Amino acid sequence: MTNNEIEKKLESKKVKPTAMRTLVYKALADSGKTLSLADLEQRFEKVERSTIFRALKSFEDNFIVHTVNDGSGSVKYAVCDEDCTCNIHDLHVHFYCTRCGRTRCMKELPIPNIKLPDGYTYDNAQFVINGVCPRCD
Amino acid sequence: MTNNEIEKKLESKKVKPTAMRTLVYKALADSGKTLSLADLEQRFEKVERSTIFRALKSFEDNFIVHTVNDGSGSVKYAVCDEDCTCNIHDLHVHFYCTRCGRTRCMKELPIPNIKLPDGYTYDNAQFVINGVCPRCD
DNA sequence: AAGTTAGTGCAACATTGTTGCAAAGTTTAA
DNA sequence: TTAAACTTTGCAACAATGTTGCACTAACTT
Repeated sequence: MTNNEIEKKLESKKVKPTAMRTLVYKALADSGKTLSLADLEQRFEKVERSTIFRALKSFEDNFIVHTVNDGSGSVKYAVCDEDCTCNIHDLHVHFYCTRCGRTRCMKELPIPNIKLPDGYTYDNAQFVINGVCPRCD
Repeated sequence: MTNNEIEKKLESKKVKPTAMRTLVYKALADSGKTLSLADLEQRFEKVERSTIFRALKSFEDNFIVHTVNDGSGSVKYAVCDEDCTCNIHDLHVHFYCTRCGRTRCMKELPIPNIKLPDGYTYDNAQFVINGVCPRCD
């Protein structure tokens, strides 16, 4: 993804595309994976944790990335699809490989619809499947 | 739940029922909720965090309690059902109330079956729904 | 009763996520 | 074009969480 495309993307979501933000987004998008804050820190040794953290937060707040809580102890981030609004219908299953620790967006597997008992509202969900990925098997 | 019942329960799962473990189990069972390590610490001000932690770990390893990763930042624990072996078929949805921070086991809602792409194995899963509970609505 | 094993408390620690503040950079508007 | 206003970044610090090593104590074994 070119810097230009990234800048447009960020602008379209009302996030000012600063140099740092563009770099962080690029790293995440190019990785094609979910990355934790620590993962990203390693890719930019010179950049402050808090800067990356705040970039990710602004992305998250503006539906540019979504987070996954895979139980590994650190939150992971992944770029959203083009038209994602991070609402229930855009959510997909994530797969956490207990062997390599990698977490993958299963975009082809939407989170199934659940009928909650009366009185509960449904805003959001996380569905993480643990197992072993083809790579590790 | 009486101490006697708890001791039997723990023994049946091959965990020696020490005084501390019995207390921790009782607190968790009696609460009828999911509790974090910090929650339990508060209930036993005199007891070491690590002791409670290790009690919970031994419970978890022996399928006496299960953990929930509700995204709140701390893992929560809940007692398993009588016959639970914590395998896929015993898993249920958890509900995290974004208002009060409480997490509830929805035992009546089993985790739906998902057909993963070839090459992936399915050991375990976490399905947490975020919303507002009747109490907070 | 002595020896072995298991459990507990204490202290310390790494990691994660987060914030306040000041410096640097960017935008606005005179 | 320069000053003022605002935003972003880096630094430092911090709390919370989860976790471990070690020594002491309790419990079990023979």
